Amino acid sequence: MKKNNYVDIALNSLKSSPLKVTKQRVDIIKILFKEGNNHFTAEDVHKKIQKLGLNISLATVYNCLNQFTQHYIVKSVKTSCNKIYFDTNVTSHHHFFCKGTSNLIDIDSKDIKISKLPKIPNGKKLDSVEIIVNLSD
Amino acid sequence: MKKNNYVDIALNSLKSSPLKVTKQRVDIIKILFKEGNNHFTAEDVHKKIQKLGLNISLATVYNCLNQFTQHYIVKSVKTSCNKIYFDTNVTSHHHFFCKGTSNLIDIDSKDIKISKLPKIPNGKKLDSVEIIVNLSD
DNA sequence: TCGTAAATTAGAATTATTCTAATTTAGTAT
DNA sequence: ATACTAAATTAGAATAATTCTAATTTACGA
Repeated sequence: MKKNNYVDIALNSLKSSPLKVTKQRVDIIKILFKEGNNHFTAEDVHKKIQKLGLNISLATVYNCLNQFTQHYIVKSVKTSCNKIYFDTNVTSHHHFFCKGTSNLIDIDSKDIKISKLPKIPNGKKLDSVEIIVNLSD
Repeated sequence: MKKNNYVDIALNSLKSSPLKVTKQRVDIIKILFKEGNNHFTAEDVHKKIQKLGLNISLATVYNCLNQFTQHYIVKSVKTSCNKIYFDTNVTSHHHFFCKGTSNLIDIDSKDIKISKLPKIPNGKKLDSVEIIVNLSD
């Protein structure tokens, strides 16, 4: 039986972060990384927790996801629907967002290219570039 | 005294849309387009209304901004803060978003260029491409 | 094993936005 | 002009996503 590298890698990130390794955090990481690259809202994660019979409060789910984001274990994505999605793919990449199904899909970095970027306004620095390709059915 | 073309153009859009020309809609358009291209949250608009001593309910501000969006009088933009911004520039363009100041700035179309777009997943069609260049101080 | 800072929790609070249902109004037809 | 009707406005309640609060529990280094 092959072990799940995504889960293991994420658990190692957790261990080498300053965050404490709690039962809740380990459970949440197992849910998030079970199927490799994936996208979840906090509510999605909470529902999975309940379906598994685990008992982790929604506040903890939010706390964990926010902490994970700060420590680069996951990454957060804002879409044109008003929810935060958490992405297990922390490499630099972009997304399709299907408004009909509220579905977020990774775009492979080699499939999208920006050939010109505007110069950054004085006194500011570049934080990140996010491209969302919105789809309809 | 030169008249404000932005306001007039927007008022003409309103007149030629199926929307009724109400006092509230005219007032809101005057506020939105007063200074040409600009970005507002519903709350921003509502505060300006109150400062002018006008009396338009927040619900109406939301209703109007949503109707205006549907009829291409304004355009809505989602940022990484959880608010909808309404943009008086309805042409296709992108944005800087400064997380520190929650400030949204238009990027001139000639200053940004995507040279490669991914192919659209089967059964879906392209709705729009939104680029947000996030800035920090 | 102890001590302490960090984490968890339930539930309240907050924020942005939409909904409800009653009232008013714009603009068309008479 | 006047009346009619669908659309617009409104206050306030409702909703949805997220964060906060403050009490309790836990991880883990000393």
